[in-house]
Amino acid sequence: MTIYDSVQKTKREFIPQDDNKVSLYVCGPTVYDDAHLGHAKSALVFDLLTRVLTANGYDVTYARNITDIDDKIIKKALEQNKTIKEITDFYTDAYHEEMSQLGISRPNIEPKATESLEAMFELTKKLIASKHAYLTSEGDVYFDTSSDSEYLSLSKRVQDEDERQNRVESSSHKKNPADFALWKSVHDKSVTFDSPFGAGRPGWHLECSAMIEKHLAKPNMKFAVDIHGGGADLLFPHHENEAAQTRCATNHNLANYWMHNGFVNINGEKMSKSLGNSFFLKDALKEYDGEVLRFYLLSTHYRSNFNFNTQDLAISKKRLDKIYRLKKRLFGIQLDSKDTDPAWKAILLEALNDDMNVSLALAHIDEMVSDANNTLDQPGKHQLIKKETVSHLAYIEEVLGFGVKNPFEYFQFGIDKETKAKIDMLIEKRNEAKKTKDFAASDKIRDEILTYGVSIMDTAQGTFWEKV
RNA sequence: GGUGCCAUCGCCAAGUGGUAAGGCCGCAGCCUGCAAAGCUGCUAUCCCCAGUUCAAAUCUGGGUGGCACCUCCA
Repeated sequence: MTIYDSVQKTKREFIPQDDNKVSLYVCGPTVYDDAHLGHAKSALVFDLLTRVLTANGYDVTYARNITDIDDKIIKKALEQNKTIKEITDFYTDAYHEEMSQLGISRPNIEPKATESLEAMFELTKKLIASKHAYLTSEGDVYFDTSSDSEYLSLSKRVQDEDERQNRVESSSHKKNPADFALWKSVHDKSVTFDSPFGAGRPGWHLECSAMIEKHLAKPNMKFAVDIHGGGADLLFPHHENEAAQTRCATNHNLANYWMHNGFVNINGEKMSKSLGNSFFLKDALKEYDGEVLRFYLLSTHYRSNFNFNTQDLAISKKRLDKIYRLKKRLFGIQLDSKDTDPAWKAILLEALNDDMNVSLALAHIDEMVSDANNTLDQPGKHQLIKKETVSHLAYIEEVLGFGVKNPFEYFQFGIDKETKAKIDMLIEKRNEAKKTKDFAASDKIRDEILTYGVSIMDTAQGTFWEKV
């Protein structure tokens, strides 16, 4: 497969360092607030990546961190008079729950910053010993960017003079304006951690490098991981700094391939905490099945900017509905074997192996669905076609995670039991009216059913209803 | 100001040198008591200008218009 490497800025054939074993590290959330659509996008992109890699026969080890030490967490804990752990546990659980509703599998490893302090100390000690980091009179430890001749090689930035001036003033204890903190000394006892460098807390960039060394890096490899991913905003300074730390503290570079997903915008504007226009996942999940959100957020190429709007979301729902209707049509068909039709597998993987071209894969899926429906509309039993189609749908579930639910339950999203009973009762009444050809009455009942936000469809198998 | 990305049908969106995928909407049909669902058919020459080439949406240069990063951020 080919992957677009956002550092080399070109598509590259993907070749793991160690046979068929792939190591993937992705920057996860800082757990101090509810996850928004951007978090979902990133988690989805790399969930898909692991699925596609696995479909290609790779043995993937996927790590995604949980940042549970951070100034914003501390601030929230103080505000709400709670412990840091209470805050981080709450938002970590919420994150997991919401991501699982999007059909996102848990990574193999989810290291937490609080559980990785030793690894951070190790890395910092190495950097101090090799003169790549220094301790200030105030007790902070900074990475010395001037000691790394390859600094800025990742983001290909040029140090700007104005920027230098500005930063020097704001932080006079730094040797260079671009230097960043590995350890911040803090003297508030309630929120500090002990370290060989004194009480305080780690700098944000440090944890990823440390976790990668601890969990993924293998000796004598040129790169600590095969693939490092995250949101596009992390390239600088976060990933630049991670790469510098690892490069200077170890004998390998951080990653062979870098992947950055594009942003989710709202009304053409970046969704951002400072702009206050975040769209929280938990709110979206009240209105839409998680799989609809999965479909929608994955329907545009992962590197493109994504402009969220409810009209397009509704269109994605329609598209996913079609997959589920076909699944409903084939409900109960058993497969003789789990083997996937190689031709179908090839069609789908060819698209996904090209830097995860989901749009193209979806076009193939739409065609497959139309063809199957067309065949099933013709007279005949179509046993072979039915089984083949069920097998195709199963492969879509496996690789893309679309259509994994019971189709009948999918179409009842958000309808409570009482309403279901009412609808069923009305449908029965309507069918009785239809039997006597009292169409005026049956149409009137249908209008009443429609007021529950559902549509109904008469088929040879009976009358079904769906949430609109 | 520095760096980078993008511009394809009314809307969403693939395609990165060989003559425009797919979806939504719309129109015309089939099916249906009527619908819904499903199916069939129809609908673009790729922001502008210049250049390279037998051939360009795809490459080059210049415009115009969006957006992102440079500060916490997925």
